Amino acid sequence: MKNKYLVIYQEMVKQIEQGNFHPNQFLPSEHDLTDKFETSRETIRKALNLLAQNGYIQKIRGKGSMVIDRNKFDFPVSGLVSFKELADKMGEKPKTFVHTCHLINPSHYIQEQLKMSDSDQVWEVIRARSFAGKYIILDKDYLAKKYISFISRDIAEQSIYSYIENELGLVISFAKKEIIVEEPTEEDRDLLDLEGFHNIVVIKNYVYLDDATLFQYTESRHRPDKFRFVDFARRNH
Amino acid sequence: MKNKYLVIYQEMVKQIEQGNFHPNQFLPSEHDLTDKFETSRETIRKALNLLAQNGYIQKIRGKGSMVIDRNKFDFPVSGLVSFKELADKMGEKPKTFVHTCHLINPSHYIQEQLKMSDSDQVWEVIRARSFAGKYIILDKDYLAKKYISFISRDIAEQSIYSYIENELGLVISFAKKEIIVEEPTEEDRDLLDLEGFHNIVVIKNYVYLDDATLFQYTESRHRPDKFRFVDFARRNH
DNA sequence: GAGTGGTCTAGACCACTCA
DNA sequence: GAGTGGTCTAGACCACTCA
Repeated sequence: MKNKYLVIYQEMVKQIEQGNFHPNQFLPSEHDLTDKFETSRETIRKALNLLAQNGYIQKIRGKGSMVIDRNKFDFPVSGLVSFKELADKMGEKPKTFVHTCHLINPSHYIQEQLKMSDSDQVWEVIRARSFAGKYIILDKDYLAKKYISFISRDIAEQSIYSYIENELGLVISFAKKEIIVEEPTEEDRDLLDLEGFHNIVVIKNYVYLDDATLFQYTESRHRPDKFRFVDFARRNH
Repeated sequence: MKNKYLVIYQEMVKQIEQGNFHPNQFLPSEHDLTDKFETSRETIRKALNLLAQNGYIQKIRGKGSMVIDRNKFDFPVSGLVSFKELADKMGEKPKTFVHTCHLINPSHYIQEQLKMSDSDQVWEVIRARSFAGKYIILDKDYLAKKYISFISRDIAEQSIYSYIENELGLVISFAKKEIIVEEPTEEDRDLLDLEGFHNIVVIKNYVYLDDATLFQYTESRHRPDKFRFVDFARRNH
Protein backbone atom coordinates (compact mmCIF):
# COMPACT_ATOMS: atom_id res chain seq x y z
CA MET A 1 0.00 0.00 0.00
CA LYS A 2 1.30 3.41 -0.97
CA ASN A 3 0.55 6.91 0.20
CA LYS A 4 -2.39 7.02 2.53
CA TYR A 5 -3.73 10.28 1.20
CA LEU A 6 -3.70 9.00 -2.39
CA VAL A 7 -5.47 5.79 -1.41
CA ILE A 8 -8.11 7.83 0.43
CA TYR A 9 -8.43 10.21 -2.53
CA GLN A 10 -8.96 7.33 -4.95
CA GLU A 11 -11.45 5.69 -2.61
CA MET A 12 -13.45 8.90 -2.35
CA VAL A 13 -13.36 9.42 -6.13
CA LYS A 14 -14.72 5.92 -6.58
CA GLN A 15 -17.49 6.51 -4.09
CA ILE A 16 -18.49 9.82 -5.67
CA GLU A 17 -18.44 8.39 -9.18
CA GLN A 18 -20.48 5.40 -8.09
CA GLY A 19 -23.04 7.80 -6.67
CA ASN A 20 -22.57 6.87 -3.01
CA PHE A 21 -22.40 10.59 -2.39
CA HIS A 22 -24.83 12.75 -4.33
CA PRO A 23 -24.26 16.19 -5.83
CA ASN A 24 -25.02 19.07 -3.45
CA GLN A 25 -24.78 16.71 -0.50
CA PHE A 26 -21.98 17.00 2.04
CA LEU A 27 -19.27 14.43 2.63
CA PRO A 28 -18.70 13.24 6.19
CA SER A 29 -16.81 15.85 8.17
CA GLU A 30 -13.02 15.77 8.29
CA HIS A 31 -13.31 14.58 11.86
CA ASP A 32 -15.52 11.65 10.84
CA LEU A 33 -13.25 10.77 7.91
CA THR A 34 -10.29 10.84 10.28
CA ASP A 35 -12.01 8.17 12.36
CA LYS A 36 -13.23 6.18 9.38
CA PHE A 37 -9.82 5.94 7.71
CA GLU A 38 -7.94 5.78 11.00
CA THR A 39 -5.54 8.55 10.12
CA SER A 40 -4.77 12.14 11.05
CA ARG A 41 -6.77 15.14 9.97
CA GLU A 42 -3.99 16.63 7.82
CA THR A 43 -3.87 13.42 5.81
CA ILE A 44 -7.62 13.58 5.25
CA ARG A 45 -7.23 17.20 4.25
CA LYS A 46 -4.61 16.30 1.65
CA ALA A 47 -7.06 13.88 0.07
CA LEU A 48 -9.91 16.42 0.20
CA ASN A 49 -7.75 19.14 -1.34
CA LEU A 50 -7.03 16.83 -4.25
CA LEU A 51 -10.76 16.25 -4.66
CA ALA A 52 -11.36 20.00 -4.68
CA GLN A 53 -8.53 20.63 -7.12
CA ASN A 54 -9.99 18.11 -9.53
CA GLY A 55 -13.51 19.43 -9.33
CA TYR A 56 -15.14 16.69 -7.23
CA ILE A 57 -16.02 18.78 -4.19
CA GLN A 58 -16.38 22.35 -3.03
CA LYS A 59 -15.14 23.01 0.49
CA ILE A 60 -17.28 25.49 2.40
CA ARG A 61 -15.95 26.77 5.69
CA GLY A 62 -18.15 26.06 8.67
CA LYS A 63 -20.35 23.75 6.64
CA GLY A 64 -18.42 20.93 5.02
CA SER A 65 -17.29 19.46 1.70
CA MET A 66 -20.08 19.58 -0.86
CA VAL A 67 -20.09 17.21 -3.80
CA ILE A 68 -20.09 19.05 -7.15
CA ASP A 69 -22.34 17.86 -9.94
CA ARG A 70 -19.69 16.65 -12.33
CA ASN A 71 -22.22 15.81 -15.03
CA LYS A 72 -22.26 19.51 -15.72
CA PHE A 73 -18.63 19.16 -16.65
CA ASP A 74 -18.48 16.44 -19.26
CA PHE A 75 -14.85 15.43 -19.40
CA PRO A 76 -12.97 18.00 -17.32
CA VAL A 77 -9.68 17.39 -18.99
CA SER A 78 -7.43 19.57 -16.95
CA GLY A 79 -3.78 19.07 -17.47
CA LEU A 80 -2.00 16.85 -19.91
CA VAL A 81 -4.00 14.44 -21.94
CA SER A 82 -2.64 12.47 -24.85
CA PHE A 83 -4.70 11.65 -27.90
CA LYS A 84 -5.21 8.07 -26.81
CA GLU A 85 -6.45 8.96 -23.33
CA LEU A 86 -8.72 11.53 -24.89
CA ALA A 87 -10.12 9.14 -27.44
CA ASP A 88 -10.78 6.56 -24.72
CA LYS A 89 -12.92 9.05 -22.84
CA MET A 90 -14.83 10.04 -25.93
CA GLY A 91 -15.70 6.41 -26.46
CA GLU A 92 -15.08 6.51 -30.22
CA LYS A 93 -12.79 4.10 -31.96
CA PRO A 94 -10.17 6.20 -33.69
CA LYS A 95 -7.52 4.97 -36.06
CA THR A 96 -3.94 6.12 -36.30
CA PHE A 97 -1.93 6.28 -39.50
CA VAL A 98 1.79 6.63 -38.85
CA HIS A 99 3.03 8.72 -41.72
CA THR A 100 6.57 9.36 -40.48
CA CYS A 101 8.71 7.94 -37.67
CA HIS A 102 12.42 8.58 -37.98
CA LEU A 103 15.48 10.41 -36.66
CA ILE A 104 16.21 13.82 -38.16
CA ASN A 105 18.57 16.70 -37.83
CA PRO A 106 15.97 19.20 -36.67
CA SER A 107 15.10 22.39 -38.46
CA HIS A 108 16.00 25.70 -36.87
CA TYR A 109 12.37 26.08 -35.76
CA ILE A 110 12.31 22.74 -33.94
CA GLN A 111 15.69 23.44 -32.36
CA GLU A 112 14.27 26.68 -31.00
CA GLN A 113 11.13 25.02 -29.65
CA LEU A 114 13.18 22.35 -27.88
CA LYS A 115 15.89 24.81 -26.75
CA MET A 116 18.56 22.41 -27.96
CA SER A 117 22.00 22.68 -29.51
CA ASP A 118 22.83 22.20 -33.20
CA SER A 119 24.27 18.71 -32.98
CA ASP A 120 21.39 16.99 -31.19
CA GLN A 121 19.15 14.68 -33.16
CA VAL A 122 15.39 14.44 -32.80
CA TRP A 123 12.73 11.81 -33.42
CA GLU A 124 10.10 13.10 -35.80
CA VAL A 125 6.76 11.30 -35.59
CA ILE A 126 3.89 12.39 -37.82
CA ARG A 127 0.52 10.71 -37.32
CA ALA A 128 -2.89 11.29 -38.80
CA ARG A 129 -5.90 10.38 -36.66
CA SER A 130 -9.20 9.31 -38.10
CA PHE A 131 -12.66 9.11 -36.63
CA ALA A 132 -15.42 7.45 -38.62
CA GLY A 133 -13.20 7.18 -41.67
CA LYS A 134 -12.22 10.85 -41.81
CA TYR A 135 -8.73 12.12 -41.02
CA ILE A 136 -9.37 14.87 -38.52
CA ILE A 137 -6.20 15.40 -36.47
CA LEU A 138 -2.56 15.61 -37.47
CA ASP A 139 -0.09 15.04 -34.65
CA LYS A 140 3.50 16.11 -35.21
CA ASP A 141 5.81 15.01 -32.38
CA TYR A 142 9.44 15.98 -31.90
CA LEU A 143 11.32 14.12 -29.16
CA ALA A 144 14.94 14.77 -28.19
CA LYS A 145 17.04 11.66 -28.84
CA LYS A 146 19.13 12.61 -25.83
CA TYR A 147 16.26 11.47 -23.60
CA ILE A 148 14.29 9.14 -25.87
CA SER A 149 16.85 6.93 -27.58
CA PHE A 150 14.40 4.90 -29.67
CA ILE A 151 10.87 4.96 -31.04
CA SER A 152 9.34 2.44 -33.44
CA ARG A 153 6.34 2.72 -35.73
CA ASP A 154 4.62 0.20 -33.47
CA ILE A 155 5.06 2.45 -30.48
CA ALA A 156 3.86 5.43 -32.49
CA GLU A 157 0.74 3.51 -33.40
CA GLN A 158 -0.01 2.96 -29.74
CA SER A 159 0.70 5.66 -27.16
CA ILE A 160 4.09 7.38 -27.03
CA TYR A 161 3.32 8.63 -23.53
CA SER A 162 2.64 5.18 -22.15
CA TYR A 163 5.87 3.92 -23.78
CA ILE A 164 7.84 6.74 -22.18
CA GLU A 165 6.32 6.29 -18.76
CA ASN A 166 5.86 2.53 -18.57
CA GLU A 167 8.69 1.16 -20.75
CA LEU A 168 11.38 3.80 -20.34
CA GLY A 169 10.46 4.66 -16.76
CA LEU A 170 10.66 8.39 -17.34
CA VAL A 171 8.27 10.63 -15.44
CA ILE A 172 6.37 13.32 -17.30
CA SER A 173 5.87 16.17 -14.90
CA PHE A 174 4.41 19.27 -16.51
CA ALA A 175 3.69 20.98 -19.81
CA LYS A 176 2.95 24.30 -21.37
CA LYS A 177 0.12 24.29 -23.87
CA GLU A 178 -0.59 27.00 -26.44
CA ILE A 179 -3.68 27.03 -28.64
CA ILE A 180 -3.85 29.14 -31.79
CA VAL A 181 -5.61 29.08 -35.16
CA GLU A 182 -3.68 28.97 -38.45
CA GLU A 183 -4.15 28.57 -42.17
CA PRO A 184 -3.75 24.94 -43.21
CA THR A 185 -0.35 24.00 -44.65
CA GLU A 186 0.23 21.85 -47.72
CA GLU A 187 0.91 18.97 -45.35
CA ASP A 188 -2.42 19.51 -43.57
CA ARG A 189 -4.20 19.43 -46.91
CA ASP A 190 -2.35 16.26 -47.92
CA LEU A 191 -2.87 14.25 -44.77
CA LEU A 192 -6.23 15.45 -43.47
CA ASP A 193 -9.76 15.44 -44.86
CA LEU A 194 -10.18 19.19 -44.64
CA GLU A 195 -13.38 19.31 -46.68
CA GLY A 196 -13.11 22.98 -47.46
CA PHE A 197 -12.29 24.27 -43.99
CA HIS A 198 -10.12 27.36 -44.16
CA ASN A 199 -8.57 27.14 -40.71
CA ILE A 200 -6.81 24.64 -38.52
CA VAL A 201 -6.59 24.68 -34.72
CA VAL A 202 -3.04 24.13 -33.52
CA ILE A 203 -2.21 22.97 -30.01
CA LYS A 204 1.48 23.40 -29.30
CA ASN A 205 2.64 21.32 -26.38
CA TYR A 206 5.98 21.62 -24.58
CA VAL A 207 6.43 18.62 -22.34
CA TYR A 208 8.85 18.38 -19.40
CA LEU A 209 10.24 15.52 -17.32
CA ASP A 210 10.37 15.54 -13.53
CA ASP A 211 13.83 17.08 -13.52
CA ALA A 212 12.37 19.99 -15.52
CA THR A 213 14.08 19.04 -18.79
CA LEU A 214 12.14 19.82 -21.94
CA PHE A 215 12.17 16.64 -24.02
CA GLN A 216 9.21 16.90 -26.37
CA TYR A 217 7.53 19.45 -28.62
CA THR A 218 4.21 18.48 -30.17
CA GLU A 219 1.86 20.15 -32.60
CA SER A 220 -1.63 18.70 -32.59
CA ARG A 221 -3.45 20.09 -35.63
CA HIS A 222 -7.25 19.76 -35.54
CA ARG A 223 -9.93 20.36 -38.11
CA PRO A 224 -11.89 23.23 -36.52
CA ASP A 225 -15.31 21.56 -36.56
CA LYS A 226 -14.00 18.61 -34.55
CA PHE A 227 -11.95 20.59 -32.10
CA ARG A 228 -13.03 20.87 -28.48
CA PHE A 229 -10.99 21.80 -25.44
CA VAL A 230 -12.44 21.62 -21.95
CA ASP A 231 -10.80 22.89 -18.81
CA PHE A 232 -11.70 23.05 -15.14
CA ALA A 233 -9.87 25.70 -13.19
CA ARG A 234 -9.89 27.08 -9.69
CA ARG A 235 -9.16 30.72 -9.16
CA ASN A 236 -6.12 31.51 -7.05
CA HIS A 237 -6.98 34.05 -4.40
CA MET B 1 -0.77 40.09 8.49
CA LYS B 2 -2.62 37.16 6.97
CA ASN B 3 -1.76 33.56 6.29
CA LYS B 4 1.89 32.86 6.80
CA TYR B 5 2.16 30.48 3.89
CA LEU B 6 0.61 32.99 1.48
CA VAL B 7 2.93 35.74 2.67
CA ILE B 8 5.91 33.44 2.20
CA TYR B 9 4.63 32.38 -1.23
CA GLN B 10 4.26 35.98 -2.36
CA GLU B 11 7.68 36.86 -1.00
CA MET B 12 9.27 33.98 -2.91
CA VAL B 13 7.41 34.90 -6.11
CA LYS B 14 8.74 38.44 -5.79
CA GLN B 15 12.29 37.23 -5.25
CA ILE B 16 12.13 34.86 -8.22
CA GLU B 17 10.61 37.49 -10.50
CA GLN B 18 13.20 40.04 -9.44
CA GLY B 19 15.89 37.54 -10.36
CA ASN B 20 17.24 36.99 -6.84
CA PHE B 21 17.01 33.30 -7.66
CA HIS B 22 18.07 32.25 -11.13
CA PRO B 23 16.56 29.59 -13.38
CA ASN B 24 18.03 26.12 -12.87
CA GLN B 25 19.39 27.16 -9.49
CA PHE B 26 18.04 25.68 -6.29
CA LEU B 27 16.15 27.57 -3.61
CA PRO B 28 17.39 27.28 -0.02
CA SER B 29 16.37 23.95 1.48
CA GLU B 30 13.08 23.63 3.32
CA HIS B 31 15.08 23.42 6.53
CA ASP B 32 16.85 26.71 5.78
CA LEU B 33 13.61 28.41 4.79
CA THR B 34 12.03 27.17 8.03
CA ASP B 35 14.78 29.02 9.92
CA LYS B 36 14.69 32.09 7.70
CA PHE B 37 10.93 32.61 7.99
CA GLU B 38 10.77 31.35 11.58
CA THR B 39 8.00 28.89 10.92
CA SER B 40 7.39 25.16 10.66
CA ARG B 41 8.37 22.99 7.74
CA GLU B 42 4.79 22.16 6.74
CA THR B 43 4.07 25.86 6.36
CA ILE B 44 7.14 26.28 4.15
CA ARG B 45 5.99 23.27 2.16
CA LYS B 46 2.56 24.83 1.60
CA ALA B 47 4.25 27.87 0.10
CA LEU B 48 6.59 25.76 -2.04
CA ASN B 49 3.71 23.62 -3.31
CA LEU B 50 1.97 26.77 -4.47
CA LEU B 51 5.14 27.81 -6.29
CA ALA B 52 5.31 24.40 -7.98
CA GLN B 53 1.61 24.48 -8.89
CA ASN B 54 2.05 27.84 -10.56
CA GLY B 55 5.14 26.90 -12.51
CA TYR B 56 7.79 28.78 -10.53
CA ILE B 57 9.76 25.81 -9.26
CA GLN B 58 10.26 22.11 -9.82
CA LYS B 59 10.71 20.06 -6.66
CA ILE B 60 13.23 17.27 -7.02
CA ARG B 61 13.42 14.72 -4.24
CA GLY B 62 16.80 14.46 -2.57
CA LYS B 63 18.05 17.57 -4.35
CA GLY B 64 15.86 20.58 -3.72
CA SER B 65 13.51 23.09 -5.34
CA MET B 66 14.80 24.20 -8.72
CA VAL B 67 13.69 27.50 -10.22
CA ILE B 68 12.00 27.04 -13.61
CA ASP B 69 12.83 29.39 -16.46
CA ARG B 70 9.53 31.16 -16.76
CA ASN B 71 10.64 33.12 -19.80
CA LYS B 72 9.95 29.96 -21.71
CA PHE B 73 6.33 30.39 -20.70
CA ASP B 74 5.33 33.88 -21.73
CA PHE B 75 2.16 34.53 -19.76
CA PRO B 76 1.14 31.23 -18.17
CA VAL B 77 -2.47 32.14 -17.82
CA SER B 78 -3.74 29.15 -15.96
CA GLY B 79 -7.17 29.40 -14.54
CA LEU B 80 -9.65 32.17 -14.78
CA VAL B 81 -8.56 35.40 -16.36
CA SER B 82 -10.91 38.17 -17.39
CA PHE B 83 -10.40 40.22 -20.50
CA LYS B 84 -9.11 43.20 -18.55
CA GLU B 85 -6.51 41.20 -16.62
CA LEU B 86 -5.45 39.59 -19.86
CA ALA B 87 -5.15 42.87 -21.72
CA ASP B 88 -3.07 44.33 -18.88
CA LYS B 89 -0.56 41.53 -19.24
CA MET B 90 -0.37 41.92 -22.98
CA GLY B 91 0.51 45.58 -22.48
CA GLU B 92 -1.78 46.82 -25.24
CA LYS B 93 -4.36 49.50 -24.70
CA PRO B 94 -7.68 47.95 -25.65
CA LYS B 95 -11.00 49.72 -25.86
CA THR B 96 -14.39 48.40 -24.85
CA PHE B 97 -17.64 49.30 -26.54
CA VAL B 98 -20.67 48.37 -24.45
CA HIS B 99 -23.29 47.42 -26.97
CA THR B 100 -25.91 46.03 -24.58
CA CYS B 101 -26.38 46.07 -20.81
CA HIS B 102 -29.86 45.27 -19.60
CA LEU B 103 -32.13 42.79 -17.82
CA ILE B 104 -33.80 40.15 -19.97
CA ASN B 105 -36.00 37.13 -19.70
CA PRO B 106 -33.43 34.64 -20.89
CA SER B 107 -33.80 32.46 -23.94
CA HIS B 108 -34.17 28.75 -23.52
CA TYR B 109 -30.50 28.29 -24.42
CA ILE B 110 -29.28 30.70 -21.72
CA GLN B 111 -31.61 29.11 -19.16
CA GLU B 112 -30.05 25.78 -19.93
CA GLN B 113 -26.50 27.07 -19.67
CA LEU B 114 -27.23 28.66 -16.31
CA LYS B 115 -29.36 25.73 -15.09
CA MET B 116 -32.02 28.14 -13.92
CA SER B 117 -35.80 28.17 -13.67
CA ASP B 118 -38.17 29.93 -16.08
CA SER B 119 -39.03 32.93 -13.92
CA ASP B 120 -35.48 34.11 -13.16
CA GLN B 121 -34.18 37.17 -14.92
CA VAL B 122 -30.67 37.62 -16.26
CA TRP B 123 -28.35 40.53 -17.01
CA GLU B 124 -27.23 40.49 -20.61
CA VAL B 125 -24.01 42.37 -21.30
CA ILE B 126 -22.60 42.47 -24.83
CA ARG B 127 -19.24 44.15 -25.33
CA ALA B 128 -16.97 44.49 -28.31
CA ARG B 129 -13.25 44.81 -27.62
CA SER B 130 -10.88 46.64 -29.91
CA PHE B 131 -7.12 46.60 -30.24
CA ALA B 132 -5.45 49.16 -32.49
CA GLY B 133 -8.79 50.35 -33.83
CA LYS B 134 -10.06 46.92 -34.88
CA TYR B 135 -12.90 45.12 -33.11
CA ILE B 136 -11.46 41.69 -32.42
CA ILE B 137 -13.37 40.14 -29.51
CA LEU B 138 -17.08 39.98 -28.73
CA ASP B 139 -17.90 39.21 -25.09
CA LYS B 140 -21.43 38.10 -24.29
CA ASP B 141 -22.07 37.83 -20.56
CA TYR B 142 -25.15 36.43 -18.86
CA LEU B 143 -25.38 36.93 -15.10
CA ALA B 144 -28.19 35.62 -12.90
CA LYS B 145 -30.04 38.55 -11.29
CA LYS B 146 -30.60 36.33 -8.25
CA TYR B 147 -26.92 36.80 -7.36
CA ILE B 148 -25.99 39.98 -9.21
CA SER B 149 -28.84 42.43 -8.58
CA PHE B 150 -27.44 45.33 -10.60
CA ILE B 151 -24.94 46.12 -13.35
CA SER B 152 -24.44 49.48 -15.06
CA ARG B 153 -22.86 50.36 -18.39
CA ASP B 154 -20.05 52.00 -16.41
CA ILE B 155 -19.29 48.74 -14.65
CA ALA B 156 -19.44 46.86 -17.92
CA GLU B 157 -16.92 49.28 -19.39
CA GLN B 158 -14.52 48.47 -16.57
CA SER B 159 -14.25 44.94 -15.16
CA ILE B 160 -17.34 43.00 -14.15
CA TYR B 161 -15.18 40.60 -12.15
CA SER B 162 -13.60 43.32 -10.07
CA TYR B 163 -17.09 44.79 -9.43
CA ILE B 164 -18.37 41.40 -8.30
CA GLU B 165 -15.42 40.66 -6.07
CA ASN B 166 -14.57 44.11 -4.73
CA GLU B 167 -17.93 45.93 -4.66
CA LEU B 168 -20.38 43.10 -4.10
CA GLY B 169 -18.00 41.03 -1.96
CA LEU B 170 -18.81 37.79 -3.73
CA VAL B 171 -16.04 35.23 -4.15
CA ILE B 172 -15.49 33.64 -7.52
CA SER B 173 -14.23 30.15 -6.90
CA PHE B 174 -13.99 28.04 -10.03
CA ALA B 175 -15.02 27.78 -13.65
CA LYS B 176 -15.40 25.37 -16.48
CA LYS B 177 -14.05 26.57 -19.81
CA GLU B 178 -14.85 25.14 -23.22
CA ILE B 179 -13.14 26.22 -26.41
CA ILE B 180 -14.64 25.48 -29.82
CA VAL B 181 -14.63 26.98 -33.31
CA GLU B 182 -17.83 28.15 -35.03
CA GLU B 183 -19.09 29.95 -38.09
CA PRO B 184 -19.57 33.66 -37.39
CA THR B 185 -23.13 34.74 -36.62
CA GLU B 186 -24.84 37.83 -38.03
CA GLU B 187 -24.08 39.53 -34.73
CA ASP B 188 -20.38 38.67 -35.03
CA ARG B 189 -20.33 40.18 -38.51
CA ASP B 190 -22.10 43.31 -37.28
CA LEU B 191 -20.01 44.02 -34.21
CA LEU B 192 -16.57 42.74 -35.18
CA ASP B 193 -14.08 43.60 -37.91
CA LEU B 194 -13.97 40.11 -39.35
CA GLU B 195 -12.10 41.07 -42.50
CA GLY B 196 -13.05 37.95 -44.36
CA PHE B 197 -12.31 35.38 -41.69
CA HIS B 198 -14.60 32.40 -41.97
CA ASN B 199 -14.39 31.14 -38.41
CA ILE B 200 -14.68 32.44 -34.89
CA VAL B 201 -13.13 30.96 -31.76
CA VAL B 202 -15.67 30.69 -28.96
CA ILE B 203 -14.67 30.35 -25.31
CA LYS B 204 -17.64 29.34 -23.21
CA ASN B 205 -17.13 30.04 -19.55
CA TYR B 206 -19.29 28.77 -16.70
CA VAL B 207 -18.37 30.65 -13.54
CA TYR B 208 -19.15 29.55 -9.99
CA LEU B 209 -19.13 31.26 -6.59
CA ASP B 210 -17.51 29.80 -3.49
CA ASP B 211 -20.71 28.05 -2.47
CA ALA B 212 -20.62 26.26 -5.85
CA THR B 213 -23.54 28.21 -7.33
CA LEU B 214 -23.35 28.87 -11.06
CA PHE B 215 -24.00 32.57 -11.51
CA GLN B 216 -22.50 33.50 -14.88
CA TYR B 217 -22.29 32.16 -18.40
CA THR B 218 -19.98 33.93 -20.82
CA GLU B 219 -19.17 33.55 -24.48
CA SER B 220 -15.97 35.21 -25.53
CA ARG B 221 -15.87 35.24 -29.32
CA HIS B 222 -12.46 35.86 -30.88
CA ARG B 223 -11.31 36.54 -34.41
CA PRO B 224 -9.13 33.48 -35.10
CA ASP B 225 -5.96 35.35 -36.07
CA LYS B 226 -5.91 37.19 -32.74
CA PHE B 227 -6.78 34.25 -30.57
CA ARG B 228 -4.21 32.72 -28.25
CA PHE B 229 -4.71 30.53 -25.22
CA VAL B 230 -1.82 29.53 -23.00
CA ASP B 231 -1.94 27.02 -20.21
CA PHE B 232 0.52 25.58 -17.72
CA ALA B 233 -0.46 22.22 -16.30
CA ARG B 234 1.04 19.64 -13.99
CA ARG B 235 0.30 16.02 -14.61
CA ASN B 236 -1.51 14.18 -11.86
CA HIS B 237 0.24 10.94 -11.07
C1' DG C 1 -22.39 26.43 21.95
C1' DA C 2 -21.53 22.50 19.11
C1' DG C 3 -19.80 21.47 14.72
C1' DT C 4 -17.39 22.72 10.67
C1' DG C 5 -13.11 23.66 7.93
C1' DG C 6 -8.31 26.72 7.75
C1' DT C 7 -3.90 27.35 9.60
C1' DC C 8 0.10 26.23 12.14
C1' DT C 9 3.34 23.58 15.07
C1' DA C 10 7.19 20.32 16.42
C1' DG C 11 8.23 16.31 15.82
C1' DA C 12 8.92 11.50 13.43
C1' DC C 13 10.35 8.20 9.84
C1' DC C 14 11.31 7.39 5.20
C1' DA C 15 13.39 7.43 0.19
C1' DC C 16 16.32 9.65 -2.49
C1' DT C 17 20.94 12.17 -3.98
C1' DC C 18 25.66 12.85 -3.80
C1' DA C 19 30.32 12.89 -2.25
C1' DG D 1 26.61 9.62 6.11
C1' DA D 2 24.91 14.22 5.62
C1' DG D 3 21.48 16.64 3.29
C1' DT D 4 17.37 16.76 0.65
C1' DG D 5 12.26 16.52 0.02
C1' DG D 6 7.65 13.30 0.93
C1' DT D 7 4.52 11.62 4.21
C1' DC D 8 2.27 11.32 8.50
C1' DT D 9 0.97 12.37 13.35
C1' DA D 10 -1.52 14.53 17.40
C1' DG D 11 -2.34 18.36 18.88
C1' DA D 12 -3.57 23.59 19.08
C1' DC D 13 -6.20 27.85 18.06
C1' DC D 14 -9.09 30.22 15.10
C1' DA D 15 -13.21 31.88 11.96
C1' DC D 16 -17.23 30.56 10.32
C1' DT D 17 -22.21 28.34 10.28
C1' DC D 18 -26.37 27.22 12.30
C1' DA D 19 -29.78 26.13 15.65
